[in-house]
Amino acid sequence: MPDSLRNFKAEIFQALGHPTRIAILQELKRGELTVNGFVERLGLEQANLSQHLAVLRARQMVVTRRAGNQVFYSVRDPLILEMLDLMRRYVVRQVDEAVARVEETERAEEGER
Amino acid sequence: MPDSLRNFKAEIFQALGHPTRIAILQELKRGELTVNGFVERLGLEQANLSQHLAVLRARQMVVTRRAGNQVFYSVRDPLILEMLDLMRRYVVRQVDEAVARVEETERAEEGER
DNA sequence: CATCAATATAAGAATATTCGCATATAGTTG
DNA sequence: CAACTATATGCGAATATTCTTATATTGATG
Repeated sequence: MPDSLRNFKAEIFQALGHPTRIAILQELKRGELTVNGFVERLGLEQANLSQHLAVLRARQMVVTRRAGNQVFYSVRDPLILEMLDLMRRYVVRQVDEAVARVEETERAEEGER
Repeated sequence: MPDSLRNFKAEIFQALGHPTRIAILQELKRGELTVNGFVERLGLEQANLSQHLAVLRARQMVVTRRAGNQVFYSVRDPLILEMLDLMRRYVVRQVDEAVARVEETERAEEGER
């Protein structure tokens, strides 16, 4: 694979690699939202949210629509949301496996006595 | 969603957010590989690769198997590889759209003359 | 136009990531 | 055990990310 493509992929993954930006995208699953909307839903500083939104904008992961005073954000390509869904499946599986390992250990310790 | 889950997701995404680690995982699609294998395939420093592998190990995204002198790495959960596939689809779509936009612009400029 | 509300940007401090180089560890073999 | 091979780790410098605070920009409204 060409380096440039790999760098591009890495930039997208990296943009996804922050809890606040994940929260932003999850809110956008429900539809578009203004910056103030994010502030209210997530309880974070406006400037901070603007900066995280700027990261997503720079990578064209979100698009904006201006309506008077406000700016509505939405996800540009739903594949981004699919990435989040896939990650959710991954997390669920990891947690399940971790629980299973703990239970296995407990059974083993039970047998020890 | 609980914060801890979001942080966990962010950590995985962040681990995916480096070109070298993407390259490592892509190599692992073909099967397990030793550190020296990565060095040869990717042409990077051994220490550097070990460090990137340590990042993937810390997040349990890869597992190791020791055979004598060598350590074989492999992907722990194939869902990680699905993430890469999904990202590939995303990149292809973005490139296609970008090309389409350029062509559209060219048509518009053609009409201008 | 003065003011207000919504959003974006700038600047600096704190922290984290990445890389190169040196060195440590573990297993192998003579 | 000495030498060798494969891999991991420690450390410092360079760079990047993140947050907070202050300020700039943009559109709306009296």
